[in-house]
Amino acid sequence: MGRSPCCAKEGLNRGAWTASEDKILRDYIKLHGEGSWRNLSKKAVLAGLKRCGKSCRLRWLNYLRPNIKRGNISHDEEELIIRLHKLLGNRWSLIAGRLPGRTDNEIKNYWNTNLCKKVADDHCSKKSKNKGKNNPTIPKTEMNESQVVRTRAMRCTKVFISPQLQKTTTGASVKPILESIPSPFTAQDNNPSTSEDDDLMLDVNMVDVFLSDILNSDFDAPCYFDCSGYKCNDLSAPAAPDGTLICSKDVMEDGTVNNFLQQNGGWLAE
DNA sequence: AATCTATGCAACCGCGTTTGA
DNA sequence: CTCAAACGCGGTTGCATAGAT
Repeated sequence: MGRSPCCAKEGLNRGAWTASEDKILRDYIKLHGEGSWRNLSKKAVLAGLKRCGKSCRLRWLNYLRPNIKRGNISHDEEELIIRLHKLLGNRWSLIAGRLPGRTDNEIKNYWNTNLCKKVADDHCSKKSKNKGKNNPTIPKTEMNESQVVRTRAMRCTKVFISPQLQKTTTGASVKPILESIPSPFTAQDNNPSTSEDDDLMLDVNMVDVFLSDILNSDFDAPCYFDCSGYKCNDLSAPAAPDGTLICSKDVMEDGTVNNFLQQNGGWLAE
């Protein structure tokens, strides 16, 4: 539905960008601002830039945008990417969102060329330590054990939370997460889906609120997102009505926040 | 020096989602 | 409500370069 022919259009340039094309695009965006890429490309043609909107957008976001960092990914950034990937899978744009100045494309490339192997090697060395046997490659079956179950380009916009917010697995009283989430994220009285008997289904920007809390937390520290009431201790059981389980088994086994979510049946849903 | 192979990265492609008429 | 256009994302490709033979 509605897919545009884009670069296939005749007369538009493709391939590597030249310095003069960069200049035209930079000047144009400086003058008119970014966004409306299709219109931008139409107007930019008049300025001598024969590129489709899609191509302009990509070039701007990945290369020309101000404050963009290029290369020299630090050790800290690398660590963060690994952690985020473990948590989020191949959602490069989300990962890039946590690394100021980095683009999803750069992180994706960096992962595929460096970290992918590195993580695989670590995985192997851990396994070989356990088994006392060096295994150069990860068997397919093991790869499948650690996977993020999701459809492509899924966005998490809602979190389901049981009304029984005061209980934890240990019975300790915990400050409900809702108290710490400012309006408009708290349930509204006039919302028919949030009566006392119903589950609270909050429209939450996961990146800014919930996910942000998770990512900012120490993964080894306990973190209470009380979602009791939905038991899904068995990984084979579907975590959510649509079968979405956001975290990998590896992560869940690490005693992380996701472990908590798993034990308490919380889920992140589309 | 010439050729082959591996690697890194920019750019493209195709699909799902969002938006607006 | 429907549909087309536009947007945004992740996967993939292809080129340039470095290193090995």
